[in-house]
Amino acid sequence: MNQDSTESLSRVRLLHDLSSEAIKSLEKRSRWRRYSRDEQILDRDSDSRDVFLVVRGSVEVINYSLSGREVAFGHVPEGGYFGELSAIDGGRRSANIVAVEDSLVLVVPPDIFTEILTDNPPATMQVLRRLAHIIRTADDRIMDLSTLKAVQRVYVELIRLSEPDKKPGSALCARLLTQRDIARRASTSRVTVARVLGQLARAGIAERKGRTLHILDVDRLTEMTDTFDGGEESLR
Amino acid sequence: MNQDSTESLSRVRLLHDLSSEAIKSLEKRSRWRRYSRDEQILDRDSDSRDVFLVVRGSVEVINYSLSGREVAFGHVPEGGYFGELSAIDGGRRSANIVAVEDSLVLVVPPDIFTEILTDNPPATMQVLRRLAHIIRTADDRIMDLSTLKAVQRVYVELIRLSEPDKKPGSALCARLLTQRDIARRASTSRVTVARVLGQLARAGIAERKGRTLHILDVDRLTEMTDTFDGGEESLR
DNA sequence: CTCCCCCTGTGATTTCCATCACATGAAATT
DNA sequence: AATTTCATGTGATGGAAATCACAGGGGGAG
Repeated sequence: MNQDSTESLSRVRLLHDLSSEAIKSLEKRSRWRRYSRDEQILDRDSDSRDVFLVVRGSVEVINYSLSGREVAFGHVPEGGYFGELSAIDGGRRSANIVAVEDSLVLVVPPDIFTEILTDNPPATMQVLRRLAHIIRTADDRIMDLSTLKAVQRVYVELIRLSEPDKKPGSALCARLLTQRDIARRASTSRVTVARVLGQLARAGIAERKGRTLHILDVDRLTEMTDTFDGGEESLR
Repeated sequence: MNQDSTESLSRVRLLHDLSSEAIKSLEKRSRWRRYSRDEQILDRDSDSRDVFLVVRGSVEVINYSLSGREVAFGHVPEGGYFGELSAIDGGRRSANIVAVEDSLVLVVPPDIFTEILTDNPPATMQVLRRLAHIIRTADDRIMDLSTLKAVQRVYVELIRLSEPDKKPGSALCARLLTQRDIARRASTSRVTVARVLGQLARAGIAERKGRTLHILDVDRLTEMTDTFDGGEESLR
């Protein structure tokens, strides 16, 4: 596996610019872990400071409130990494991490991580850009939470989840998340998501067939995102 | 002023570890700007990529929704800086910046900023830690917005604004913000803040005299932050 | 000093949506 | 095939807070 693993590690964004020797040495001082679907990889209360490279699979960043409410913070795809914050500032973990699918992860001790940064300016820039991106996303979310109604946040989420379709003006989302997952991301309740989906279908703006969602009029939906009320149907 | 300015610049966190020659060279290639209280320093729609060092005074980071709602994102004190995001990733500006008091600012062009980073690893680490801190703060805020009621968000804001007092269990906030400002930070309406303040006073948990707020029972207030209802008075 | 502006307190009304409560359906387990 | 478990639709209800509305107060500008 060793030849192979260097190859897959170089596909992790953080290590993109590293020599294969550097990667081998990194690998030697880290440890591999496998996780299966829905398994928790990292607990918010853990006091480790390791950085996790997602070599295969993908994971979800999620948090729970005291009252049991779940809030989704993001998604780390194959080739991404997580846990940098604690490695950088030595602080507590900020969220729980759960495997979305069976995943293979390289666990890098914090000092090795900082060593990588000091030795590889391009890697550092990569991290800077990544953090910048996280901040922008978080800021947008704060803005949404502060100024939009729950219903509109669902609209936004649906748009975000779907990709432009062949027919212009329409978009498509194969493998739509469950209502519960959408609710987690939009910070609302599952019932609200259900109602929105229903209303959009009745209004002819979107339609569901099994796990795929077809947004017929993206522009319309985008408008409804910032107008003060949704239009005809009172969505109650 | 030149001797003097190098001195004050070295107090800016970003430049802490720079030699005074480096600082002088930086200053030569940047420009000074003065802003008076409430003046806008940077517009969200600006397409500059400069980084701003706050040498004297302090500024607020703020955004407006289409519907006119204001959302406060943070505060940059004397010795801080802002605008790094765009310099790092070349992206759009993410917020508006307003001077809270008369301020003196050094405007650093983006390439000079990146030059500082590449030449000074400690400065880079400083930026990394700063971004990490911003992310943690933003995540907390998202959590608050997703799981707390408006009233409770005001509680946490009040706690955040005040500092431990001589008498244990009590805290104090001299120069309390206006209700409007508190509302901006807690993402709620001014009226709600007013009612909370009133209720807390009546419950004997906090009292206002002019611009100072005395929190008599911090622990109690902290509890009320995560319990599902506030207790005796129905606050309506 | 006086005027005006902006901060403050409080009532009344209305909108929004979380929560509760089921019923149906689809998928997985036995 | 039978049973359990999870995803989905929809009604009804209550509570929280935004919004509207207005009255008094304090501080700065002229």
